[in-house]
Amino acid sequence: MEKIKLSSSLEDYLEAIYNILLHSEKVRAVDISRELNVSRASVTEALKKLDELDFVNYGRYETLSLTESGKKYAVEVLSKHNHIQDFFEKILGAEHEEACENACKIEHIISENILDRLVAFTEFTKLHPEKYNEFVQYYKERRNQ
Amino acid sequence: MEKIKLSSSLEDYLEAIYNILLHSEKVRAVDISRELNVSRASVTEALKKLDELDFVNYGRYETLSLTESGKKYAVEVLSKHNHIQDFFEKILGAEHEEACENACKIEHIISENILDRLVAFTEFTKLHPEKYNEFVQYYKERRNQ
DNA sequence: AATAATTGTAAGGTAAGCCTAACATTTTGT
DNA sequence: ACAAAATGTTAGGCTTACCTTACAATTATT
Repeated sequence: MEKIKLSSSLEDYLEAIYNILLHSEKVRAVDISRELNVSRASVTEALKKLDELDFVNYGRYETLSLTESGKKYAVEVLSKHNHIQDFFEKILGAEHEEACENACKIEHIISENILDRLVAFTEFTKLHPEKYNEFVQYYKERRNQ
Repeated sequence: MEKIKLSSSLEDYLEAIYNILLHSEKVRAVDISRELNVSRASVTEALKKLDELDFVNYGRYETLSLTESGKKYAVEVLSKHNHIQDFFEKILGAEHEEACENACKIEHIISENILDRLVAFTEFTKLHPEKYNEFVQYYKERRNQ
């Protein structure tokens, strides 16, 4: 089974749905529209697409939910987001808001491999604040596990 | 005078023109179309827009050139690209190709401030490979100059 | 110089992603 | 229960950025 790559826009919708479900029972189109600053009409349109791709269970005026693959996809995007934001905030020292905004865009386009290296670098940096240049070796060994 | 922010796409066109002019006398639409993997028709369309915005001097069947602001804009984008690529390649140890591809996308969306911090971090890391955590202080001082 | 090949442009089409306005449905308040 | 408010949907439009096809202009070849 091919791994589908969604557009940045649809990834944002999935992510928003997941986030809303973290602190609510239900997701309403209007919640998503507020989260993403788009019209309710745009939300309906996006939900139809996500439903066709089997990432959400959607029906007119019905309760919306994520499918298993929708949940999985959302978690992946969110994980990317958090890793990128963490690097910007904790390593580069950027403000929370700015780190978040940048991560929101980069999460959709960064490659798996570079993200993996970035994560490893952040981890290592946190573990060994005094010397970072053992990182290269660390990364090599980490890859060979 | 407001600083115009071009779309990612138009930034790509400007960048391509600049790059071609680095090793050619003239830029042809077909060169741009090859560099960006788009049709010649799309190039014509983009050139009309860039001409209207006064980033290129363009006229039907005439020699194309960058205006001063076009050149300035292209240099800025290219500089962003190089900084990001440098971090991915030299610090994270990614392959040249992958570093370049990722930089090509991120250059259009990263914020000035985070890029500045990334650049400083890369510089510092190169200067002090043994201890990186003086970076925070370094960055502060660097900002106050 | 005439023809062939290349390059540039115009016209018309497509898809994604957004919008507003109007209408349908559901929920809320009295 | 019923009117008012909120929410969801549809229809129609817009913009960006692509495309293909056909034609125009330029450049290269013989």
